[in-house]
Amino acid sequence: MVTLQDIALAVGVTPTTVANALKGRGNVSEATRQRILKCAEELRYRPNMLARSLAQGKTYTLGFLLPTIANPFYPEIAEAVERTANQHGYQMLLCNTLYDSALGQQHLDRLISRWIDGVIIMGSSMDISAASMPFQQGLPTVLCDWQEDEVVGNFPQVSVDFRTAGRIAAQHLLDLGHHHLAIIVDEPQQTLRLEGFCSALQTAGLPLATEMIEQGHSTLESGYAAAQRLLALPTRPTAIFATTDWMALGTIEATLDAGLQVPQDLSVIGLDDIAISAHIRPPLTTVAVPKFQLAKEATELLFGLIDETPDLPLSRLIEPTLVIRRSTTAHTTDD
Amino acid sequence: MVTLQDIALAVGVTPTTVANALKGRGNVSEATRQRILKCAEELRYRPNMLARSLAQGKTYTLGFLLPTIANPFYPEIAEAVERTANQHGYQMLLCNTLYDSALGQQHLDRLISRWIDGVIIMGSSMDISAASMPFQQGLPTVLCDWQEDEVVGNFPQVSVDFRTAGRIAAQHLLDLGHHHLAIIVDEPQQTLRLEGFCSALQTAGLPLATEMIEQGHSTLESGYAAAQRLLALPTRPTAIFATTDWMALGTIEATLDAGLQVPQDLSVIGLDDIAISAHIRPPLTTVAVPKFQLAKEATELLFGLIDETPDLPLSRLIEPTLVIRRSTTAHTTDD
DNA sequence: GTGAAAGCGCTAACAA
DNA sequence: TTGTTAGCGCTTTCAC
Repeated sequence: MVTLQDIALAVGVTPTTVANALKGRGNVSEATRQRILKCAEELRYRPNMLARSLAQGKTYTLGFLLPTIANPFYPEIAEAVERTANQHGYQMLLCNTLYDSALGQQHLDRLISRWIDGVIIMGSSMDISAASMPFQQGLPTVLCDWQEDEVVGNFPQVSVDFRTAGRIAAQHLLDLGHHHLAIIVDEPQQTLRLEGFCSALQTAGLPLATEMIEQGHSTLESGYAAAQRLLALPTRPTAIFATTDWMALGTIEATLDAGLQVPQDLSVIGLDDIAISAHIRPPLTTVAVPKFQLAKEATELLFGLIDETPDLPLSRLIEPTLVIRRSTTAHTTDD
Repeated sequence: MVTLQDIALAVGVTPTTVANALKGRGNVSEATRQRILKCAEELRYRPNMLARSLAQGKTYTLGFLLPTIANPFYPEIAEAVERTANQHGYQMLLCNTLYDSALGQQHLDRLISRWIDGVIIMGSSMDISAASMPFQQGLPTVLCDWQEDEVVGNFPQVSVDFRTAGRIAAQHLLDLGHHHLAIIVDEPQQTLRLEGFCSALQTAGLPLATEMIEQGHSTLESGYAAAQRLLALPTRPTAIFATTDWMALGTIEATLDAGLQVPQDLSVIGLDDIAISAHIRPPLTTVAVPKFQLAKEATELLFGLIDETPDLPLSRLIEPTLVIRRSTTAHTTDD
């Protein structure tokens, strides 16, 4: 590796001058600057970021923690974060916690050892106490896509109004005339969605029975299994709200495998609006989370913290929207 | 940040001794070791990786370049790579090139400036000349999922036998009695798949007509559009090979939107076996790429290079396998 | 067993 | 305009 020294020696000046020349700082004569630039070019000089970071205390690196990039909710977000980071001259360390707080802790420890400039932690990656550690260490930290009231301290965060999301889902199904509703939810991480859903039903005078609440685990397969259980009920629901699209896809598959039609025999509504949802049969009705906005605002907030921008609003809540496709329909038959 | 110095001062020894104690090197008395460990604990000492890396010339970091993590082929691979890296004490910088060689170059430059220990570059991320740069710089580099004969030098690589994959797809359709075949392919990156497909048809005495070759661009939408063009042909094909599952999903969607049935009116076969493919209607028949194996072997090869393991086989070719689901069926009608 | 000293490659403050 | 100096926090070698 060629260093500033090497260039300095070759050109016959000191490392400082070389540094100044390369950085374009004013105080170098045009003549020597040219000689230096030429020499750096020829020797294929590459600044050593490690040394620079050590000297400056800045690494131009950020960490991004999520449960698993294999869950199709995350890739678009990760790409957007990385792209934005890149535009700021940053690169991104990607960390899958695999829903394991201890692994998440380990990742955070390593990230801090690396002196990263900031970190974004997605909800479900780890529990809040683990996630609050970097914050306490003074590391710029943004929580993204957490349940807004799970975050007790006023940690910087960008989240989705999941209570409203649950309410929107319920209201859509109610508007379609459904009375027998069920929900597949990954508790306790998604309690807010459940709450919103229940409260809307309550208001409509149709409180949700306990057996109509099934537990999922963020995978398509768990959605499939939960749906099977719901469909086997004596009085089966006419509509199911799966609190993630990924589970909703499993729900649809289970329904079709049971010889039923979606939406004729069962309406299904998801939450997220992942890419594939628009392209399956039937296209999935869902409560869309603006993923790009989520990523953008989280990254901007993080850079705001890193740059110590004054008067930064530390908490942002993003509103979900209903996307009606063809997996839900009006309930018509006897009831 | 608390440093070795701080602990040394607190305990009343020198930084060297502290370092030795923490590293468990033999030459520290049990008494002082305990004092040091206790103190480090209390002061919440965290080693500064930057300083260590600068001193050792090793960063415990690797780079992973891919076109875009938003393409559902990559997340599982990325997760497997990161997980393996993690087990070796490494973390992973994720870089989306967005199919742009210049952006890929920039990423590589930055990675090299960071003194990363190694890099894995996925096919389609950038052109081979850009990808060969880190290799020439002496950086341990593994190409993953490239067209095997695109890689002229003997760069370390782990790839899929795409020619065979194309052949398998053709043979499956031929075995089902199809005579009117078409292919949707993203050239020139996927030429090998096309070649394999064509050669099998040639052998069967059914050479592929030019109009039966449609260009896609790695997106579901491009598969949709390409399929539309094929279905509008005077004699439309009875079976389509889409060279990625993602495009195959678009193909199925276009077919259904055209009022046709899959597989009754059109058989569709993909390549990749992404997670969703098993769960759509109809479940997609595809030539499966062992993604986990791909990731594992690429990462192992990379660590082999980093550790300078002797007698390392530098090139590995992975065989794809046929997964028959329900998007293909025998061709029965008049022909 | 413990310590002193030099060095990794760069930046930053100050001097000439 | 250029150079000197010190220092970022750690590792490593060698001396005590």
